[in-house]
Amino acid sequence: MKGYVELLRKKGLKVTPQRLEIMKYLDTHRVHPDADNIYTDLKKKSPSLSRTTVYNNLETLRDNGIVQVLTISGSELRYDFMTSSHHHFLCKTCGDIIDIDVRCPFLDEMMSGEHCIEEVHGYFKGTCKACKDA
Amino acid sequence: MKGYVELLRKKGLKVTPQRLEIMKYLDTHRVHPDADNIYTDLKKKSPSLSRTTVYNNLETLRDNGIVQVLTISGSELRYDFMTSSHHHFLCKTCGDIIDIDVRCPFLDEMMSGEHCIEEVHGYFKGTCKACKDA
DNA sequence: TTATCAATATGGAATTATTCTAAGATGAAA
DNA sequence: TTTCATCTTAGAATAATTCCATATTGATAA
Repeated sequence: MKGYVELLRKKGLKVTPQRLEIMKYLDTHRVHPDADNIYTDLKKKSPSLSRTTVYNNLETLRDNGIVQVLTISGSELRYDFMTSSHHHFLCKTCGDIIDIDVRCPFLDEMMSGEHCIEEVHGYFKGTCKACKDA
Repeated sequence: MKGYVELLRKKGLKVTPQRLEIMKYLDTHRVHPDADNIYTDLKKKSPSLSRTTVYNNLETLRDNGIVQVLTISGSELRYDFMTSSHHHFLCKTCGDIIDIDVRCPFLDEMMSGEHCIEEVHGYFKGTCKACKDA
């Protein structure tokens, strides 16, 4: 928990129990949950938690580069604790989002192009190995 | 218009005026419009057009590989007439989505991996040249 | 050409994710 | 320990999309 506090302090953000819980949740549930997953699960332990608080904090954490937002599903936003650069694969059958490690020279080329690039998302969609084999 | 009819016939889809108009719209408005853009513009010429018809057709066209759906914005789906493989850049300032040509060896590697990949989306976000210079 | 029917179109209601609002609570600086 | 900007909260509002029931129509075959 110490790390989360430091991370928030470093960004000049207030340290609140709700914010810490959301960070911890994302850090320990690396399945790219949506806002409702987070709200529903955390609500069990903290019944007074508000849905708006979850949305507000996710936005704040996003603005401060602490979490990343994935638009891969197209129907709801998914959240990912910010780590090293990686891409994502969405299985259209089971809905799981799987991390994909990246080493792509095309990206370096893109980053030095005319536009100022702040985010890079590689989204792959299809059928995952497990669903394919089943 | 002939090409659209053939394309639909080849897929075993019925040729309806609404469907043709939507295809023509996407083919001639390469700015990745959303469903509402398409509905609002086409409604001017065809007042009886239903919003649901637009959504239904976009889904059908998508299912048949005639249009591509972009989830890059995160708030609404954007539609792209299916052409050769390319990626997209979203300017966070003006909201424009710009086509990016691709030649990325990482993609070939991905396609031969363990998952069965049907779609590849490269989304870049930041500030476009025009907004940066302004 | 006409009858038939599955596919398609329509309008409005329903749903779902997200944002807004206004008021109360609280973390952290002084 | 006071102060205040920030944060939290509940509920209302919004916006995109989907659902539903009904009417219409494109394409096939008689």
